[in-house]
Parts: sequence; C-alpha cells; structure tokens
Amino acid sequence: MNIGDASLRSGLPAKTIRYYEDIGLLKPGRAENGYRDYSVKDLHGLRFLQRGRSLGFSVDECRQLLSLYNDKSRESAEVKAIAQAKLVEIDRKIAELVGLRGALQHLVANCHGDERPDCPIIDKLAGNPSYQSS
Amino acid sequence: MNIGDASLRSGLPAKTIRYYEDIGLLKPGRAENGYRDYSVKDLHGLRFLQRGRSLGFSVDECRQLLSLYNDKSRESAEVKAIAQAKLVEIDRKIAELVGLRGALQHLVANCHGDERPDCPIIDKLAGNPSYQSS
DNA sequence: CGTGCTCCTTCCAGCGAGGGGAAGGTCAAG
DNA sequence: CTTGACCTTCCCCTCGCTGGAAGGAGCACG
Repeated sequence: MNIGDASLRSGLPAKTIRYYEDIGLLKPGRAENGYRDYSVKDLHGLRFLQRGRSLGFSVDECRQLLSLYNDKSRESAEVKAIAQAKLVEIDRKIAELVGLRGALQHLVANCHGDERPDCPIIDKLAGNPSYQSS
Repeated sequence: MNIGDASLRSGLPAKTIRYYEDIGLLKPGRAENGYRDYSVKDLHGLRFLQRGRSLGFSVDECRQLLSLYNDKSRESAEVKAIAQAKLVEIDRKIAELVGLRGALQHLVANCHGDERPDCPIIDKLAGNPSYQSS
C-alpha cells in the first residue's frame, strides 16, 4: 500500500513515516514507479511505533522492541533480558498514570462548585507524600 | 534549595530545569547571590513535569495541567473540561501500556527455549487483530 | 590569606524527532 | 490532454532538550 494509506492506518503522519525510513527504523519496499510500498507487516511495525512513541518510549527503545520481533538471529536470553527490563518500566509508567488519573479525578470531583479547593493536589500529581530533607 | 538539589529531588537534569524556566514553565525565586532558589512547591511542580514528560505528555500539556493547580483565576468549568479530557487520554495510555505488557510477557514466556516462536506478536504490540481493507 | 574544588551563572551551539513547503514526477478521471 | 490528488526528494524550521565554554560564588585546607 502507498504511504498515504499507511499513514491513515497507522496514525502516523507521512512525514514521520519517511523520517523513520531515513533513520533506518522501518524500510518498506518500493513499487516500480518509485513509490514506497508498505506490507501488512510494515503496517504493524508502524502502528507499534505510533503507540510506543506516544507512550513516552524513545525512538531507540522502540527500535529495540521492534528488533525483538524482527531479528531472528538474536539470542533468546538477550530477548528475555530486554523484554523484562521493559516490563519493569511499563509497570512503572502504568502506576504513574494511575496515580495521575486519581489526582485528576479528585480535582474534578472537588471543583463542582464555583471554587475549587486549594489542596496540594500537585503533591499527588507528583507522587510526593511530603517534603522531607534528604 | 539550589538547582542541584532540585535536580536530585525531581529527577530532572539541571539543564532541563533551567530550560523550563526559560520557556516560562516554572520560575523559581532567586537568592541574593543570584542562584535559583526552589521552594517545596516548585519542587512538586518539577516532579510533576518529570512524570508528565516521561509519560508522553507534551510540554504544553504539562503546562496546562500545572496551571489547573496554579491558576486560581481559572473558571471551574474550564478546569473540569481540561481535566476530563486528560482523563480520557490517560485511560487510553493505560490501556495501551497494559496491552504492551501482555505482549511482552507472552514473548518472554514463549522464548524459554533456544528458539522463540515466529508468532505475529507484533500484532498484539500494535493492537492489531488482523489486516482488513478499509 | 590564597588556592583549590565544587557549584552556580549566562550564552552559544548542536542534536533528536519531526513539520512545512517548494519543485517536480505519476496516476486515474473526465 | 488537462486537472487534481497523490507521490518523490530536498532544504530549512521548530521543539525539547544537551554539551561545553567562560566566568562568578561558596566552602575547606594549608
């Protein structure tokens, strides 16, 4: 499929998709007319990249995760190590998002009137119980 | 406290903290010697920024979320609207992270031997049940 | 007191990750 | 065969930092 379709289906701007090719992240085939030609597998990679980036993973982290799937020559133990390290990080991100959600819900729940409270909600946003000197 | 302490306590590089001041995100006071002086409240803001950025929110989104707390003159309804929009986005991020975690766990679980499966795990990473023409 | 050493300041430069838009080729429809 | 939508490359711009230089401030040690 052409880059326009790939863009629609992946949620990534065409510009970004071309950029990912430039930096060697995901190289599509080319049609005879020179147009980029994205396979279904390419599309899966693009969707993954869209998600990974929007979740705060760097391009290099995404590259690593993509290669877990793509690089057949990789050692099994290495795959496991990388994946498990990412699992830890993902759990941390989930916990932080849950905390953030709770704080925002609290904010919404407590500003039903015309004045919202002056409570230190940012403490919760920051996951910060209280200030203590180190 | 000085910028070095603020950096340690917030997890943000001092460079980044100065940058946030440059763009008007978080302005600390100044000591008599010209050094930046971060209050406890400033520190909470910095911690929030560290989290928000690492979770994939843009600097402008973080600015908006910070202002929910800081800007006392803001309309209550506006606060609510912004917070609720962010709640939707946060839930989406959480769901995506949970999906990603499941896929990685599957990968780890299925490569205990020397060969891991060639299953299209990237489909799950991409949240992609199957290819269907639009 | 000076001499380090560490921390702080500003400023300027560069990089990573794209985005805008020009100049031109391709394709399908009318 | 023209028109419009799509594609190509190329270059420059922006955002969000990051590194390093050049110099001031603070604190210890002789």
